[in-house]
Amino acid sequence: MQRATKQRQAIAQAIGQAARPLLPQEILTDAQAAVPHLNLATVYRNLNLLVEEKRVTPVHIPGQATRFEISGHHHHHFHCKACDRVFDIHACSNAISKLAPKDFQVEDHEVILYGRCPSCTPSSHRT
Amino acid sequence: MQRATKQRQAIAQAIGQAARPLLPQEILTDAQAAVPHLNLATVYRNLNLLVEEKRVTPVHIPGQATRFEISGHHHHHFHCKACDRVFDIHACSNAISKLAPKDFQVEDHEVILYGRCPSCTPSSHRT
DNA sequence: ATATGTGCAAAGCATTTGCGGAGAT
DNA sequence: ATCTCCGCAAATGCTTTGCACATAT
Repeated sequence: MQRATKQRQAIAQAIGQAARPLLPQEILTDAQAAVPHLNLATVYRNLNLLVEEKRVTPVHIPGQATRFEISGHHHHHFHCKACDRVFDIHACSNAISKLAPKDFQVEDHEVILYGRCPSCTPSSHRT
Repeated sequence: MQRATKQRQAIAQAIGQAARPLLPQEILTDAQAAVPHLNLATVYRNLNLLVEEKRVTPVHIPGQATRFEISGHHHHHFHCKACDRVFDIHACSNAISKLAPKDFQVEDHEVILYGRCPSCTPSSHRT
């Protein structure tokens, strides 16, 4: 059976309160506000549990450490090349799974968009 | 200036002759047919050079080591959950870059399809 | 000759694991 | 009391790096 430890709660809460996918390191820092001696290994262990339970979803960005976010409905991600943050994109085209030849059985897909997020866009209308 | 060493040639050739993205380890093994004492570090060094020159493209599959393939025109990838191999999908929908809200400047995108490749599909028509 | 490239071994990261002790039930 | 969980440190797997020697130009 699963126990309710304060570190587990702090970790879940840190992820839950974030508006975007967080790195284990970020989760550690956030959760340490509640549990100062919290260890990174504990963060990873709980992250793995949460992912198994499907309460949390890993977000993989090439060349970067894995981030984690609360599981929600199917969506994709945007990686800002300037500030290096990752944002959720709540949209999905059904054209995507149709890209493969018919002898490939597509069960799932992942899309990553790259570019500049609103805060990193040189405001062109400001001359 | 860049030199033409036999290890460099062997590495480039190994990638060029592959029909699919290869792992550094696979490249090492293949290239060792030509240069027996070839070292993994050398493979990585040359891979990085080739990627910088854009002659080779890294292919990232979540939770897996990075694979490499010859740069070609824009395409995507299919990861077979059964045999763990990665295949090129030479198709792309222009709907993809339109998924983000307009205040996000999309410059590039990446798509990974997951499922079963033709050789790993349980032939349903065989009852 | 000389600067670049290589092999080898060690260092770096992100992530996992073993272990003895702490805490939830 | 018991069994799960935690902290810590060591281990792992992929990738990079420092250094002394080799080699392409």
